Amino acid sequence: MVAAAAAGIFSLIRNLLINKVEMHRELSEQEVVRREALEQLQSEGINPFPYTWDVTASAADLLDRFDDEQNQPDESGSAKEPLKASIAGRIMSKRVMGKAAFFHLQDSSGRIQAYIRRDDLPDGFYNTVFKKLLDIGDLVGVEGFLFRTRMGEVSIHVEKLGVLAKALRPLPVVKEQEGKVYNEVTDKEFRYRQRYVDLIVNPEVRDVFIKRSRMISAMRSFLDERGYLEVETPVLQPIYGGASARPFTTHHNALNMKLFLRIADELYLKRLLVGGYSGVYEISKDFRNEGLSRFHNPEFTMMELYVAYRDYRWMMDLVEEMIEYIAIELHGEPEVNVGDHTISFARPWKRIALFDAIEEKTGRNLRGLSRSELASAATDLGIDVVNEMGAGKIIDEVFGEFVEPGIIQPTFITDYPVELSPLAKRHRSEEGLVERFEAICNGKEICNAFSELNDPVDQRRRFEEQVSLRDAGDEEAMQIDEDYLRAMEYGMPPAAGLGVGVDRLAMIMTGQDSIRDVILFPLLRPEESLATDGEEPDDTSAES
RNA sequence: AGGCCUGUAGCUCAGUUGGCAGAGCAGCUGACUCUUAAUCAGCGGGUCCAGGGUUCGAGUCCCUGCAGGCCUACCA
Repeated sequence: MVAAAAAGIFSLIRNLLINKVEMHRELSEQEVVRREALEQLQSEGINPFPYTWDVTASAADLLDRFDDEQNQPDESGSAKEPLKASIAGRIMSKRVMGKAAFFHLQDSSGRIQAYIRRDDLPDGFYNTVFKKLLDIGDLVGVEGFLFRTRMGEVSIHVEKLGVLAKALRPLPVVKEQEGKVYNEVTDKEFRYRQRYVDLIVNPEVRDVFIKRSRMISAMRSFLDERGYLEVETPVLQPIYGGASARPFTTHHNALNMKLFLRIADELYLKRLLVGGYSGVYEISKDFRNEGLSRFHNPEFTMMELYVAYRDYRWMMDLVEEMIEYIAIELHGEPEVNVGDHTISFARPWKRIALFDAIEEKTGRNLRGLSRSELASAATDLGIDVVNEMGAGKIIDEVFGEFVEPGIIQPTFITDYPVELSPLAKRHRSEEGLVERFEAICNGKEICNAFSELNDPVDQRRRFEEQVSLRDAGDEEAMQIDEDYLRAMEYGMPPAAGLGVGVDRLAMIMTGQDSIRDVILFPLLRPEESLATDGEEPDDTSAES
């Protein structure tokens, strides 16, 4: 009695709190109805938010295991040895026909239909709880046996039904018949902002992220099997480096220090080669303070790998092998359909030097040309050459304009101008170039690698060149990292390094044409209607 | 950053020359014990993104802003 009274008081307080929180926002009719249903469940003695449900099977599992012979009821209406199960999921549809009803239950594996009859359940449960108080979107648990309906759908016959979580907001109801989808939630803003709803109502979206996860697992196990060590290096860095990009800045209060969010992992990973590890990799977020597009999100996932005593030619073999392995793990074959193209990751991939690729497409051999010769060649080709562009930049422009978009099948482009690659080792036989390659696929770079520069004297010179670029106004040029140089002066082994844009690889592997469709929560501007909800209290307003 | 497009009920979308704010689904009431976009009868539901302007009258026309999408330019 005391406990019941206490519970009553608690729920009263809770309701008051709910009302207070909700005062900011006017509830829709459907939300009011659902809150009333919530209260009524409680007054029926049902906890709408219980602690557990004993799940013994998934929907897909049951559909898979169902056997007509075993489960089909005989004349008396009962099956010989019906398959029994307990499942949990979300109500996705509800069709009530008087004293019996069908509904679909969705769990992480898929959907299964449930059949429920008034007379199978305790008195009043069907009419008051199931029919009146449960809605599409609610999470419930079902215990029952499997059977096939007259219309042929394998279903679970409900013997026990439990409320697991009452949904207070109506779920968009997507319907489907013979492959045609009705009222599909397609609004991209809605889908990105409320990804949880997107994942509930668009099963193919859930599949994309499952595939992404499996892709990263495949990558990780591929690297682990070869003995490379997965490590974690700082996200907050006093000096950023390893790529050409503008960083995000932040501040550490206790040390009163400006910090940058990393734009690359490279310089820390190579310190670890100095430290004696022979192969290290990291899969992690990098942050670049630049524009958004269908290929760019400010935070994105990179995999970087460094292997001692190897060079970029060896790394090409590894990349081919790894990406082919991933494609087969995901699709059972090395072919992947992306838009109108079928891309084959089967080894070996085409390999062509950057200058040869340019010559192939433009008919011009840019090898060994001076800055001014390059500028006039590029201008001839219709490229807008400005003063700030160095020789390397001009070559990069020509490549980006005439060659890259046309490369659909995976292709290694090798041997880049030295100015573009301050961390790469000079080419062993060609002046002015470094030993670097990019793998291009579907018109976009999917990875970047080189024979790593391990000569600290040359490395300092390259950094200094970057500084003069920075002084000339290039905001993306690198800073000198003295600690990195110090590490290298202790002796860094020759090494091959690799960076893979995980999101872009995921786009190709899942056939998506926007990076936002492979990132669960892509960056968007804050929502106006939510901006004042749960905002900081007044006393912090003095902070900024 | 520039160009084009979009914003109307919980969801998907109509809305005529500027003339009472609409449909389907979802919701509510009722009927229905094998339905599946269940069906049948009835009912309710709107800050037409926001602010300004023109007009007797604006969802509609004009201006400004906000949010989003697509394309183009830079970074991966």
